[in-house]
Amino acid sequence: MRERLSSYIREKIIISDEEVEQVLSLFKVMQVKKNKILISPGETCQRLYFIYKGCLRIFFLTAGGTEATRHFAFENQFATALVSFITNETSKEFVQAIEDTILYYISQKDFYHLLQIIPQWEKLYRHYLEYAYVTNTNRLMSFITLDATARYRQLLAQNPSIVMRLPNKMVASYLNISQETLSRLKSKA
Amino acid sequence: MRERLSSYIREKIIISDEEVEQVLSLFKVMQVKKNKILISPGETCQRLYFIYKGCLRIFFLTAGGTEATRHFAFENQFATALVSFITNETSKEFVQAIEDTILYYISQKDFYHLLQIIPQWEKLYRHYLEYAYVTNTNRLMSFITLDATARYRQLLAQNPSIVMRLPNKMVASYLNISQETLSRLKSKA
DNA sequence: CGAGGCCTTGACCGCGGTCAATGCCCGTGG
DNA sequence: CCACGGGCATTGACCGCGGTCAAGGCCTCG
Repeated sequence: MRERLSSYIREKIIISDEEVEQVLSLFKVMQVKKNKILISPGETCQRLYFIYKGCLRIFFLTAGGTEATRHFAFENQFATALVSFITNETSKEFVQAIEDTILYYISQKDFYHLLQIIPQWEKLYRHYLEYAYVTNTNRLMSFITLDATARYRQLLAQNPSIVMRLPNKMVASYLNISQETLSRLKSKA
Repeated sequence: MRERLSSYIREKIIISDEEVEQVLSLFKVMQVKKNKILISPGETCQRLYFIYKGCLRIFFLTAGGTEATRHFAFENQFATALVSFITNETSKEFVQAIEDTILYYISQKDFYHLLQIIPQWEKLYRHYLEYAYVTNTNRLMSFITLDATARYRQLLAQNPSIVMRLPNKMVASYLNISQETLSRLKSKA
């Protein structure tokens, strides 16, 4: 059952069996129903999640009250309200399970503890940050350079599972277009 | 002269005198004229820069040929085409000096060497990545939630030096609005 | 002094958002 | 099992933000 998490770790860094055990012992399992909100704005993000099964979504509310989705995370990925996790300030973002989901999680405190006692853990975190940065930057560039149609096509090409697996409403809020526009785009192409 | 760089490092991490010397020995100085391009698309980013005096700008070209500015960096900050530096793939971005600028730089090779021999260097890099991620995310959110007027006001409030110090053209390309729109915004408020 | 950028201002227009009506699917309870 | 209600998707009509194009003025630097 913890196979997934341990092999994820072993893929990224060189680590002894005892250290893996030490790491895994700090993770706990939890099971949440579809639509469950794990973190709300105003709270400080205290946990890092690893998705065993299901899907998490990081989103926030605009001034007008519409949801804007910043990230989707699926099986075998880490996810959290990363800005809050980094800054230790209250989150502006929600973290929500959008399917029935099974998660491992580690507290921020234990996570920072690992950074100190396992040097390689620092490296794993670095890789995660690098990945998050690159993803984020590509997304930023896509908003600047591409119109709604091109953004949709790009998502379809690079990440079809998002379009297939998730309801239109959420795909639209991820592309930062209205549900209506997405509907029109789909019917055309 | 190397004061600035060493005190920057000492602010972020705990490090011995010998180690600081070791780090500094890998940095070289260079002086570049206004408008000089340091990295162009197609090249792989081989260097990390530290700005002693002046200003760098990271930007790229849209399909239409207009410039889109992704980041400005001023005195006492690190800067590079970070995506390329991380992925080791060819850059999509330019790095340009937009004033007469004095820089320290370290090669990517030496930088990665430091990661291996000085554990605290990993931590410094981590902090840099965290900062870059948070900045980037805030920028992403501002594009999603704010219209042109609000983005301009926010920039003016949070980073007035960008608006004051740099030509309109570049401020506009940073806000992702046309020069004309920025001009109209300034004349109104 | 001239030329080339940069900034300003006006006229126009298109992408994509909002609002509204309708249809569809699905879960829930009588 | 069917009826109903609520959320999601579709389609049409309309409109506003901000982009583009163009002309004119100004400043800077060679």
